[in-house]
Amino acid sequence: MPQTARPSALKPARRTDIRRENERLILDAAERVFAEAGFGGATMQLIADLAGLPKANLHYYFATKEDLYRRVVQQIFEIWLEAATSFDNAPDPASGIGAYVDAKMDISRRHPHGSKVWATEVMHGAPVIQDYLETTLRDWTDGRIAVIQRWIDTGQMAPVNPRHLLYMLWATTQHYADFGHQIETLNDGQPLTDSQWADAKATVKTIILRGIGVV
Amino acid sequence: MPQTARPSALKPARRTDIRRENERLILDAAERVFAEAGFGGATMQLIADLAGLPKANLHYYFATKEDLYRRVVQQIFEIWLEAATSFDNAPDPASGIGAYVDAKMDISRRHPHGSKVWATEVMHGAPVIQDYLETTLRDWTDGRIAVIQRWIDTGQMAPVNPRHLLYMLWATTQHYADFGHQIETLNDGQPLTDSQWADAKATVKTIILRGIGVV
DNA sequence: TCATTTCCTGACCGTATGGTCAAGACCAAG
DNA sequence: CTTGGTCTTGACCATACGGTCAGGAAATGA
Repeated sequence: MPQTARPSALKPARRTDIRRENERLILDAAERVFAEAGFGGATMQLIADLAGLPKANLHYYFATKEDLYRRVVQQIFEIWLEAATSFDNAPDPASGIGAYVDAKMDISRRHPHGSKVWATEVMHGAPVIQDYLETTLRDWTDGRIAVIQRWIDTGQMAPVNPRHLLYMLWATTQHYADFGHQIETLNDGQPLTDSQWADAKATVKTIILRGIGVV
Repeated sequence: MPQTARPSALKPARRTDIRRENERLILDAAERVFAEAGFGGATMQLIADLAGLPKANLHYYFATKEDLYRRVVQQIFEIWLEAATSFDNAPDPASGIGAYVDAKMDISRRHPHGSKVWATEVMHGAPVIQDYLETTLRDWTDGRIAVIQRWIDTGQMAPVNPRHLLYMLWATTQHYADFGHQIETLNDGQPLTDSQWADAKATVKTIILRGIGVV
């Protein structure tokens, strides 16, 4: 677990690289620990152990536990924002929403920890990222609602409340990350296989797309 | 906040009632605090303050913080199991699933704290209720999957993976509790009104029911 | 080689927290 | 009134945790 050697191997690691590397090491460990224990349950010592660094070293790169936590949350939010592009420039709801579901399901599979940290943060009243909700997220949401409304107005999909459709998309896709443990338990304790993931994706897409009257 | 007086008012409170009353007081406060701060972030002192009792008194009724937490989680699980009855004896998917969505949306509105505690517990790997997942929840799930499969086999609804349909139902309904803060923020900081809740319910039901080919 | 900056880390500190305890208040029944 | 059980609570304790710091090791550049 300690992994004392820096995992760079070849190059002697330029000065700046050391910083970047260690920050990454710490952020990855922190994401995992925050996801599994919550902010209050996470300890700097545990994060340090998982990162293979002494605790004091964490405080060299991140002043406080809260700073570290904030960075982790921001990270996830940015990943999700990227998936947003699936939505844009889509010629029709079937491809736009379909691609968005695909993208978010993929993120749920590849970044389950991040999703959990975000979920916990929001459940606790978003003490750290309230401003993100009120600015970036709100703007993003308003924009997508406008897109969906246009699709409805031009008769490309059934008239449903765009806002609640968005919430459904978030809920269903993130569920596979946030409740991954429950899903795994109900899958005989085994993680979903590739084909099971494909099945999940297909089912979600089918129901949603048929639900809004495309396909 | 302290609320020193016992809120019983009239009767002199029989011996047993005192116990039941205080346990309720503590459980309600605990549910709220655990939901807002997580297990690690919650403090017995805060719960005590919210319940209007001295901290030592909490330990008279509940031996440890973990005991108290366990009781809170069990409580929610039982409420959800009750909603399960909406599913049973339903003549067709439209009424069965429709009623289930209604029931779970109502629970999300009336017990948002409980839902959050459950969600956090599962996200942290269900350290406390793993056995519930493996027994009661699994049995319940298998039963409903069988019901849905029967509906599919008899041509009453479109063929979709019943398991993932269930996950969608859980995800979409619980989202309104677990991410209530985010939803409220995107609603100009205001809680959803009655009609907004009705709209949410209707949208979810419409999309799901049309998505599975009924209605 | 030397000077300067960056990085590393064991030892330490103050505080907050879960939990304990003993002494007493309250209450019902005999 | 007395007795025995239930309930209440302030004071206390041990521990664990976030954070600090001083001194040293590496790395870089001149």
